[in-house]
Amino acid sequence: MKLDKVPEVVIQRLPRYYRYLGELLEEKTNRISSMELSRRMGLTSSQIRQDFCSFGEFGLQGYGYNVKYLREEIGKILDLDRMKRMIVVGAGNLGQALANYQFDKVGFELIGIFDINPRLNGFAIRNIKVMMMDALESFVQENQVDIAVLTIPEEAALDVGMYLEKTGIQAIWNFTPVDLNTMLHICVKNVHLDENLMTLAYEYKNLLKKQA
Amino acid sequence: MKLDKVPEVVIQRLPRYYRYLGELLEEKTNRISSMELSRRMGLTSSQIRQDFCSFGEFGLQGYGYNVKYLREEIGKILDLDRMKRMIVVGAGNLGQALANYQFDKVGFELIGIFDINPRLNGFAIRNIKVMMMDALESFVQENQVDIAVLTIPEEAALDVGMYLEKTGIQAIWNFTPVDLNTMLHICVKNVHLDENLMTLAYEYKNLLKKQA
DNA sequence: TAGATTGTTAATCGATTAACAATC
DNA sequence: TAGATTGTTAATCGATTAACAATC
Repeated sequence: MKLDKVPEVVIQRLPRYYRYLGELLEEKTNRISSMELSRRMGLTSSQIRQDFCSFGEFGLQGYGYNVKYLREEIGKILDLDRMKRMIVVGAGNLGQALANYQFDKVGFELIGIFDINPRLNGFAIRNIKVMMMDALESFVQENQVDIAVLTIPEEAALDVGMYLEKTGIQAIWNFTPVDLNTMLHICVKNVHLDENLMTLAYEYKNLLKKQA
Repeated sequence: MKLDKVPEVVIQRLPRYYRYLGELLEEKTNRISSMELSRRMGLTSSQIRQDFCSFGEFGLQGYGYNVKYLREEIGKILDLDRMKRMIVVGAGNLGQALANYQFDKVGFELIGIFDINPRLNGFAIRNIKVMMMDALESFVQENQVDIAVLTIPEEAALDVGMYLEKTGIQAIWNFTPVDLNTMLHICVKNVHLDENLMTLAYEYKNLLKKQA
């Protein structure tokens, strides 16, 4: 039963399946049952079969799933094969850290870094020199840019976000604490680290309470 | 109807409520209705009332919610008041970036940074010198450490995670791509940046498809 | 063929939305 | 008092789990 639209919750789980299947491949395992995979991942086998069913039929009765094939299919759904071109906007600590990350494996290639601080002008990270923000517009016109990683201070987030949208960039990976997705019409994924840490604080409190 | 256990999904939303209520406070708004808040946040008013109801009664019929009071109560639930002591393990790009972050606002104080690279020994970030890993055990014994931020390479993640658990640290904010929560018995929050980026790739693909 | 395991339907569980009596 | 808005119950929706016929 191949659905037209894969449910959002399933999409959220795909990268994790992709990683586990990659690990299996490294262990030279070329087939796996939903039961065995469920044990490894801490899910139910029902959920795994239901998830895979939502975007196609990848298994074989009495056999299980072919690891390599299943992994490739998930990669296709997530569009990991096609290279996307990425720039980092905001070359502070976090921006530099992300610029050093190896996102090539998941299909992202870093082609530019931008900042407003003149002292960073020309400073190179992985052979890519930091450019000034006023050079961004022409850069986007001359180079196809798929996605901008936004690592600037909160105060500038909305302005720069709207500016990026205006240049024609259609996806933003947003590390500022501003909910840009509700304000822009392009594709935005928020990473709110502070919110994540707050939920950890809650869980930690509960752990301590249980021990007391 | 105050529930014994606040549902996980509600907890995930609390930091966002906390942030919006903080913004309202800065605008000197001291009361808000579920209807008005729902407009701002892009939720339904029903959900907001249902969420708040799950951990108490904070509103007043015909009036709405007192912004300052509601925010404080959410802060208490998340345990943001009590200061937690935090160390960063792995002083690479990401570790340094996080060490520079201001997490004091949400109740976390950085008290130590650790790495295995001797060249970083003594290098200071925000007045905190990087220490070598072999000094970690005695450091934990002499200082109460609540949480470790784990920003080390994937290969070392499991070993160091188990080591941290053994020292008595009870919470890990895990930035490695390893699912430590399934392997350790302490409180672990995973931040899998690569997985997050993969779901952005999926959404971006769909956006392009819609336009074609 | 017999055993194993999928794909899929049905049952359950939980979360969101709608509705409205209670009450400020 | 009249209007507004909560707290809460009921209805709906969606996601997870259970079960099993189909089939390799």
